[in-house]
Amino acid sequence: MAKLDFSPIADTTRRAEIVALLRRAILTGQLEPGQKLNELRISEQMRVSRAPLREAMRELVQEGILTSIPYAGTFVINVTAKDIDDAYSFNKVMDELAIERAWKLRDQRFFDELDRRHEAVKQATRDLDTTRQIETALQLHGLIYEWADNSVLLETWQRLTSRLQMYFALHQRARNEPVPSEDVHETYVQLLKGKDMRAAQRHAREHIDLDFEELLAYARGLEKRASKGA
Amino acid sequence: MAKLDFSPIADTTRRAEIVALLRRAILTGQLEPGQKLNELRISEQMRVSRAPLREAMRELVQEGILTSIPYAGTFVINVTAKDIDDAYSFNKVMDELAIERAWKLRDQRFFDELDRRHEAVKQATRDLDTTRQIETALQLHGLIYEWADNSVLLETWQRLTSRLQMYFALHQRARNEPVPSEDVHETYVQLLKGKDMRAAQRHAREHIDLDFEELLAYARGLEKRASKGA
DNA sequence: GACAAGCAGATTGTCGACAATCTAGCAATA
DNA sequence: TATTGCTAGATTGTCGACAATCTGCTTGTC
Repeated sequence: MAKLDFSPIADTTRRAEIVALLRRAILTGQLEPGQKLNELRISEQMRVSRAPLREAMRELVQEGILTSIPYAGTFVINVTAKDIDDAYSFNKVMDELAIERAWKLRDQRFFDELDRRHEAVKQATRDLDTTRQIETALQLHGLIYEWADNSVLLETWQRLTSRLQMYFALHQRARNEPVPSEDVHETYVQLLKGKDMRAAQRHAREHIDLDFEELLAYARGLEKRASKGA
Repeated sequence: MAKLDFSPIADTTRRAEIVALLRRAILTGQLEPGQKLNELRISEQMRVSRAPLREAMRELVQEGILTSIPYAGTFVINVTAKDIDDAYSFNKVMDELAIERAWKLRDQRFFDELDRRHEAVKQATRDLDTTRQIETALQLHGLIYEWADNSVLLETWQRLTSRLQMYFALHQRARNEPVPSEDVHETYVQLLKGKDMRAAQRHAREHIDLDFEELLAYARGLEKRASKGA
């Protein structure tokens, strides 16, 4: 019998599709932070009943990008400067851990996948598709987590990714200018292919810090304006 | 006006209560790993309709203690030795981070709370209430996370806690013997009150390793038996 | 005018029923 | 016998309607 691996067929519940739709809307910024999600309106737009929609919303609440107040509504989470700060300082430590764990497990498949994802980022950059650029950059970054062979670490990263993507999208939309076309990931990829683990860890930390400072400054500006307006 | 902090009143939705009930049943081992949750049967037992029950189950799926297969059912997660291993090796790193972050923020309230939670563990031990002993021990341990002033770190810990509690409960039920009455947390508490952060980190790591090895051995035994039976 | 009470509309939470899907068992066929 | 097709029962997914709750406005009272 020929050896052939079939991948599981896709979930075909409405709920799963709704989750994907809503997540995308939030992560791309179509649904803004703090915005309320009206169940009736959304269910009518999607042509589904409220039951699967509500179940989908529960999932996203647990995923950390929605928040729910009983009898008041479900809202896109608000982003504070501290949230961003917390996420990033946590991410730094996780990155070091992931690189350490993945380091010995790197193989040809790892390097191939690394190149593939790097290429995807470059393609999105050429296309000036900022949403996809953020998405692919996070996927490139996520490879070390997938290779670290620790389910909890990977799961934690995936949870965090949602929020990181949301933060970046927010930032991109705000400054509303073309993305730097230089390839900021080149060094990162090269270091992951090299022999110096410490150097890779150090670069991951510093590389992240760059965008982070910018993002944080933006969020602080937002809060300042908000408190002045209130 | 007198300064008085009111805590938010409890969620009064059926959903929230169902979540609490189900979580408790899973974490205490009343619902065993791999077991299927029949929606109709549970909803009848709880005297609620399936809608809030299903929403509650979605939350627990995202929380990581249930798993769902479309049109097949929702099941309590299966616990493999690798899952336990992953959780613990991740937890070690998180612990070091939490202690580091919380260290400078320790104050009188921290020490008081530390003693209070330590006392709760001792009380549960005296009562021979194994479930509560596990619960309080994890709460004692969680204090450093609450004090670390990082929302992502805390949230990650809380997610992990569910599974740790489940693993321990499983183990306790399996060996079915009285819990050691000696106070294994004394040194931990003393170190957290002291001046040597590195020592505290080291102890947290080693202290965890103890129970961990036992738990892991048990899980490996389970898997061996399972593969032999199949 | 300030303030409390109460009503109306909108929205969320919950329910019972129906539709879609899966599973196990049996019959039919080669 | 092994395999396929079918059917009945059970279970999950989805729907539309009703109940509970909140919010803002109006009204009445001082």
